[in-house]
Parts: sequence; C-alpha cells; structure tokens
Amino acid sequence: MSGERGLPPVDLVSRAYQRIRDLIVEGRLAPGTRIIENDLANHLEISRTPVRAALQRLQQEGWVIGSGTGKQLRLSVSPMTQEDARELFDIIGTLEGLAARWAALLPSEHRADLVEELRGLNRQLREEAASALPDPRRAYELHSAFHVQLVEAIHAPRLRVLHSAIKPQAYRYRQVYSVALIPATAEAAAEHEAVLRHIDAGDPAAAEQAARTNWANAADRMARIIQTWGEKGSW
Amino acid sequence: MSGERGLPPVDLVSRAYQRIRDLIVEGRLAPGTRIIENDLANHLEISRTPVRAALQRLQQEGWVIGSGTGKQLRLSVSPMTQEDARELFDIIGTLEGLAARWAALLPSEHRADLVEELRGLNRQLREEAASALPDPRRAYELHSAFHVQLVEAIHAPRLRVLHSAIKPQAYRYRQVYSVALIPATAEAAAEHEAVLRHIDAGDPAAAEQAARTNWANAADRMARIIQTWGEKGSW
DNA sequence: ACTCCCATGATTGTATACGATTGCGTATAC
DNA sequence: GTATACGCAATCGTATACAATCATGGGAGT
Repeated sequence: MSGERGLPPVDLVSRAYQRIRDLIVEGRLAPGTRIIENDLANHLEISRTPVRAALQRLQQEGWVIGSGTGKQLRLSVSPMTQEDARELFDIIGTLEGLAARWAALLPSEHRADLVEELRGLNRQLREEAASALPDPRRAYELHSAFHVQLVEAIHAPRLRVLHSAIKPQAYRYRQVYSVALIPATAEAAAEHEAVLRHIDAGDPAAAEQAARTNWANAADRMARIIQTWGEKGSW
Repeated sequence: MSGERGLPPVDLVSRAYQRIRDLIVEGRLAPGTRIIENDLANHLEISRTPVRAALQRLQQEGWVIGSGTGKQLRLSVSPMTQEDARELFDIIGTLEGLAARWAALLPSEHRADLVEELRGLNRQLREEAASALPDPRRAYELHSAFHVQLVEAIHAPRLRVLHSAIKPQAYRYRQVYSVALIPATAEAAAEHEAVLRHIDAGDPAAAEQAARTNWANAADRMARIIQTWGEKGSW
C-alpha cells in the first residue's frame, strides 16, 4: 500500500506518522487513550518535533482528536463508535464510487488492463479466504490493494490523496474484527466483481452504484459485528 | 466562515494557517510561487515552528505542493489548472451530494427548519446578485454560507471536516474569476433551490443528484471562464 | 573561451531550551 | 471530617540553535 522500503531517505516525521498510525490501527494505542508527545517521542526514540508534526497530521485525518477549547488542547486516540464507522464507510463508498465512475470512463484499452489486474487481485483474495487456514494479514493486504489500485488507476491526484487518508481508517475497524470478517470475504469479492463488470462494460453510473453498494454492505456487516469493544493495548 | 476576530486564546499555528491560506486565496502568493519558511516567518513575525506546522497542514490539504523526492523537498503554491478545477469540483459535488442525501433523511421537522434557513441565504444571494452594484465579497460570503450550512446541519463530523478542508479550494478558483462569475449567480441560486426542494420533499436520491448537478454545472461555468482567461501558474 | 571543481550561501530537518498554563495533591483552616 | 487554597509537577506552545543537504557562483586549468 504505502510501500516505503528504504529507511535512510525518509524523514522522521513520515516514519513517525506511519509508526503512530500503525500503533493505532493495531490497537496498541487503544481508542480514547490520552496522547503525550513526550512519551511517544521517547518510545520512538526521536525528539518531540517530528512527533508533533506527525500528530498534527493524524489529528487532521481524524486518527486522534483534540479536546480542550483552542488553547491548551489535549490529544487522545479517536474512539471507535458505530456511528463513526457508518459515516466513515459511507464517505469512502462515495469517494470510491466516484473513482469507479471515472474508471468506467477511461479509454477501453486502459479499462481492459485495469479490470484484468483487479480481477487477479480479487481472485487471490477469494483463494486466500477459501483456503484451509486463511491468513488475515494477507487477506487484509489483498483487499486493501484492490481498492487502492482502483483509485490509483485513474489519474486523479486529489481523490487519491483523500482516499489514502481516509480508507486506512476503515481498516482500523476492519482490523479489530478481522477474524469475524473472514467469512464475509466471499460476499465482498462478489461485490468487487460486480464493480469490475460495470467498469469493463463502460457503464459509469452502474459502476459507481456497485462500488457504493459494496461499502454500504461492508458497513452493514461491520455494524452487525460491532458488539464487544476493543481491549486496551499495552505498549 | 472564518470569523475569528482575534481573541488572544488562539495559537499561532492556526493563525498562521489562516493567514497563509488567505494569502494564497487572494493570489498574493501566486500559484507556482516557491515557499520559503523563513520568509513567511518573517512576514508573519513569528518563528519558523508554527509556520512549519501550518505549512504541513496546507500541504496535506493541497494548497501547497511539495516537489523533490522525499528528502530535501521544496514547497510551492499549487498551480491552478483546468483538470484540477474539474476534479476539485467533482469531489466537492460528490461530498455535498452525500450531505444533501443525509439532509433529506433528517426528521421532517429538522428538514423544514434547515430548508427555511437555507432559503433565506439563497434569497439574499439572489438579491445581492440582482442589485445595481453587486459586491463580490458579499456574494462570496452568502454563497459559501449556503454550502457550509448544508453540511453543518447534518451531524456528520468527518464529512464536515472534509468539506471544510476542500471547499475553500474551490473558492480559490471562484475568487480569481469572481467578477466574471457574478452573472452566473442566478443559475446557481436556481440550482440551490432545486436541492432544497428535494430535501424538503424528503427525497434523498433526488437531493443528492441535484447537489451534484449544481457542482457539475459550476465546473462547466468555471471551465468556460478559465478557457477564455487562461490558466494561472501552470508552467 | 569553455569546462570542471570546490567553496560558500541558502534552505530545510531535527533537537533542545524556555515560558506558560493546567491539573492534581497536600496541607491547613474551619 | 471536609473544603479550600497553595504549590509543584506535567505537558504543551514557541523560539532558537545546530546539522545536513543542495544550489550557485567563481576561480583555475586546459
């Protein structure tokens, strides 16, 4: 997804951003946890400056939330609620719907290549889910790759930035209930296939609708599962 | 919209963000202009630290763009191009379409209040455009308020944040060609009215479609004007 | 005269230092 | 025993100092 191999030529704030985000996604920084710049800086073995920059970005993207009126604000990890999940999934569905629409408007040659590539990913996803011992991490990677590639394929910088900022937050929810979601992979793959079919046919409206339906269903599946809360992580 | 008349309890980075953004919107920092942290800090009479934080936020929102592979990156004001305008308007239309959809799903009482409030704004907008000496600033404010209030009305924090980050960038284009756009205000107001009618009727699909159409038409109007006036800063 | 190399300046990334504000604990007074 | 006030520790915002890297220009050599 991010694919940043190569440690030296990356500035500390990007790495801090990634690492803190991972801490949150993995649940090691549990929802509601108070965030102290100093502690994070110590944990990451860097100074407060890059941590601060990373935190500001995380705050703007909604990973951490600031309380306290303006001045002396305190940061904490954004809580995970059902309403938030619903809003999140709806927004992503809308954005990806737009991506699917644009994809269906590409020249037919590009469309064919794209559909072929995504069909490959989708097939791998199906196989992984149907295997005897499904690997949640690999399923996650394949699932994520499908959606990322779809947005990546159209040349739309702003949409790409938005999507890359928001979509991982859905995977935060997905991660928590990853085991419970494995059985639903087949449905998801089928929905993916529907999107691809409409893109292949060059039908923008249908492609958009299919993508939105996919995420709406994902929201439903998630809502059904949300019952027990994530436990606190120690780190 | 901004309306932060300088109470002391506002941190420097927020103020720096606002001021730099205003510089960009007003065109005093022209598209393509190279950005030097020190110069900005001197100009704003603060240190580099808050400027840096503000710049990072501006970069993430797409106001400034960073070039240079990873390491030693240089910032410059994002250029204004026709493709960018098109993408921007489409994205905003999609987001506001979602907002309109949700608005149409509100309890009918809330809907009535909302529609009434927005009708008021729309009427003021019409009057301003129809007056003998239209004030572009006031038209801008009213127009902006309409869209902001629509999104504000539904209780959707993430959508609100997204909208507040993206929409002002459309007004950057709008600002540049503000004079040329005045005659189009009547059309815009009519389209607004269509959105309100569908929200009032509680028809989510129609409301969403109307909002998207509004922004699609806005994109067309903008494209026509850019065509004749030329793009700024893409070179 | 042209080219190449080195040095100096400019610009950014990172760390640290300092002042201010806030929340909490404790001690004292009622 | 309880409540309030005072003080200290914790944390954050801002400034400044330092290091690293890149560009640019001038001088020397061919």
